[in-house]
Amino acid sequence: MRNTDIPAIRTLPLFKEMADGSFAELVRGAYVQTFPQNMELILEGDPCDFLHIVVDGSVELLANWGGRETTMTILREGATFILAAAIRDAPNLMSARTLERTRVIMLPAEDVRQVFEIDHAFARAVVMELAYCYRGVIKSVKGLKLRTSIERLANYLLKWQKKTGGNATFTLTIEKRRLASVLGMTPENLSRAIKSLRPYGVSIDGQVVEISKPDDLKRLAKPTPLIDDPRS
Amino acid sequence: MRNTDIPAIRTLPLFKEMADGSFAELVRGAYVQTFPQNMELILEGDPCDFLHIVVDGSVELLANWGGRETTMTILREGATFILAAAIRDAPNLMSARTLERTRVIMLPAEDVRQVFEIDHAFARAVVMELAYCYRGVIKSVKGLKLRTSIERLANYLLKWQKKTGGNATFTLTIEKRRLASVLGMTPENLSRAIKSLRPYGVSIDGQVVEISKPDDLKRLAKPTPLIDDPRS
DNA sequence: AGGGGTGATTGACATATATCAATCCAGGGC
DNA sequence: GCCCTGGATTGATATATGTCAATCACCCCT
Repeated sequence: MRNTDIPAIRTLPLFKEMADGSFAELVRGAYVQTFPQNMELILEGDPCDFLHIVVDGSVELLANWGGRETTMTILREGATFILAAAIRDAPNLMSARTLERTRVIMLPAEDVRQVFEIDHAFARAVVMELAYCYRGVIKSVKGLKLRTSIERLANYLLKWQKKTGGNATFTLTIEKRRLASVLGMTPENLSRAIKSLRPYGVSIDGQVVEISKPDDLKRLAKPTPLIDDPRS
Repeated sequence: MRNTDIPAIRTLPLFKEMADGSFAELVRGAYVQTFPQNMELILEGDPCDFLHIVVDGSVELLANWGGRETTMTILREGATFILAAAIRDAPNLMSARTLERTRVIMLPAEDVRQVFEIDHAFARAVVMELAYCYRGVIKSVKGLKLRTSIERLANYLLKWQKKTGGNATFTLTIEKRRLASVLGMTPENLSRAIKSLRPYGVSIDGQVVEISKPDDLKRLAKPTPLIDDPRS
């Protein structure tokens, strides 16, 4: 493991509060690797050997069934994944694939469980992280079951606008077909959904989005922190 | 709190391994209450004051948005709920409502967080429970995004058959309209879905289900532990 | 036994979403 | 500059699912 990566992950919420000794033990067996685009990091159903952390780049979590495939979420810098499987020593429920050249830290799941036993601050952080992830998935179920695809798109745009600073114009960092999959629709339908948001002041050219009538859009989207705010 | 309830919850995975002293502290401030049918126990968006445990009966977790409502899951004896919110001291993402006369234990969330700090065995159990719940919700997202409603129904029936002992004939313990909501469809559509499973050997009369051609049904349902097995 | 109420079912229809095929468009390699 | 490729878009159509209204079946109550 390169020395330059260690301080970077030390500041992540999951590791910030833990004892130096525990952190050292955790890091001792860690791997860091830079993967090319479209690399399968994890296969659904395989046993979980490592807790993964995205240092740089982005990773898609996806699931397959009966010949179909869906994107569960997209992870960026600082995100951890496969924590629940690592803790429970259970098979992965999702596959993971790099979306671009991506740098990943891999901590042996065995070590994670070990350190979890002896370091209370780490255990506390793991609980917080898991509870956070759990609530995130609950929110996405609510979105899927309570909203139409157009409403999901509208809320996605508003959320992303807020995340990028709140300007009327901003840029998506996701391919449209992947966005469609995240939102639970086909690429064709996403195109149509985008068009149908035009009366609400939305125009999308390539990756560039402009929201000219935010109030109209919000009236349609009806965003609520209980679905759309990642924190809280 | 009645003395008879204490040993009952002591044997739950969440409390089984913790120290006697911690358990006593947790239980000291606990309430036990029996609620009538259709009682709102928790309202979505409210702050989370208690960790709840179902002692007897059943509870529906549901969510609302834009005038719509959906059942997220149904909890029975031994299940805990609102653990993530209690741990994070965050607002409830779901409402809870009794489906019948139900006995519930309520542990002040403050106490849970307190004991969590001092008792490592409890912290470990909380992590295991949270990871378990997280994986459960992931499975349900996979079902929603990858399967049609007929496939979800077919898998629900197979899962329930296994849970009740595996006989060709078994009984559902859920109203059809609620089952429809759990599966993410309307009651009308559930009726039609049931009819469309007839060629696969499914007949449902009231709450009584008979699966006469299990292999045909499985060929349609394509169950997988990565979606349909609550453990693993 | 009769009535009232609630949930289940059915049919007709509307809407949402997926599928398939064709085309468009932009970026990369040569 | 030009071809090639993959993603995006569009149109036509099929399928899945929701909505509304009517009816049915059952249970409970008296």
